[in-house]
Amino acid sequence: MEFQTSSPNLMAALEDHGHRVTLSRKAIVDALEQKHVGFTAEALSEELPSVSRATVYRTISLLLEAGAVCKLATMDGTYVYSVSRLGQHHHHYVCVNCGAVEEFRAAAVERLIRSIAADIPGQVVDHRIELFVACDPCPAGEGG
Amino acid sequence: MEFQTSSPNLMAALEDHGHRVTLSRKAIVDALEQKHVGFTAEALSEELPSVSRATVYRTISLLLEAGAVCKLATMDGTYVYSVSRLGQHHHHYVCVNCGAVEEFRAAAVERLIRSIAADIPGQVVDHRIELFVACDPCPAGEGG
DNA sequence: CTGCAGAATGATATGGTGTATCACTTTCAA
DNA sequence: TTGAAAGTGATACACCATATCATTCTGCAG
Repeated sequence: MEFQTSSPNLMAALEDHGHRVTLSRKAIVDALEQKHVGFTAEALSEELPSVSRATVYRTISLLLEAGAVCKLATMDGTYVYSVSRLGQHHHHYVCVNCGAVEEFRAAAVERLIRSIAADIPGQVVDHRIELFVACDPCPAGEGG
Repeated sequence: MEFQTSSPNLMAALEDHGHRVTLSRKAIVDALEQKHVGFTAEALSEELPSVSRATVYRTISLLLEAGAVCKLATMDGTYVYSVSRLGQHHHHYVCVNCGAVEEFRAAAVERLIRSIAADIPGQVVDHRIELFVACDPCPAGEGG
């Protein structure tokens, strides 16, 4: 099983996709590269008063397209993003107390999906697996 | 592996939870009991012009609390609901073309989750697995 | 059957996240 | 240095979902 590895270079990811370096983007990227917790666009926007809300949303979109962050749909109809450190195909586990989002990849998961796919009518084109955990120690306190 | 079984009695589920029988609720429940496809609150509302939008949302909430329907968060920030025919703990596969939502339950899934949980720091309290399929034959045409 | 307390409804207002618009500013290559 | 194109900010907008509240309905007690 693989977990998260090195820190990404988000600005480089944007440049690789033909986007310019700007002050706003630097501020956003700097904030994100230190984050080891899922974040919402609104929270990031509040954290960076010097950057307009629209730009925060736009930059997150660009990072998504570049594959540098992941987007998770939450049960309250909003999204949580997380900086992608594992790259490629992976899944997430989310702490229900502090909101930390971690990535993992496991061959056993992919084997199981293929096995289930064989039992399902039609063709399985994608899958999504999320684990909800109480991380320990948890910055939010509830776990340690 | 288990799939969906018998049709549920949604009105009875509501009554079991102490809710009254009303014309609006009958209309909603009648529409839902014939559905074998995921539905949105908005679509259901349009399908039932005689019932106010607020009541559609309220009734869906009650059905959720009663465990008679499932709620899935979609990547466009809205929800898709499906009538629960399998009951208890289960997962879903969703057709990316027609939106059909089917339930399944597989012991292998639960075993795998336990196995992964052992490798993850902290305690796994819940999980969510969704498969995205192209169902065949598909009412939307793309699959047959 | 009737009356009534409380549940349920409908119309509408409101909240909150995310997107679109557009005049102005910044970037960066020539 | 310069200018075309990309990016920004302020704000308006769209959308789903929920809250409000006066009115209506349900179903039980009597």
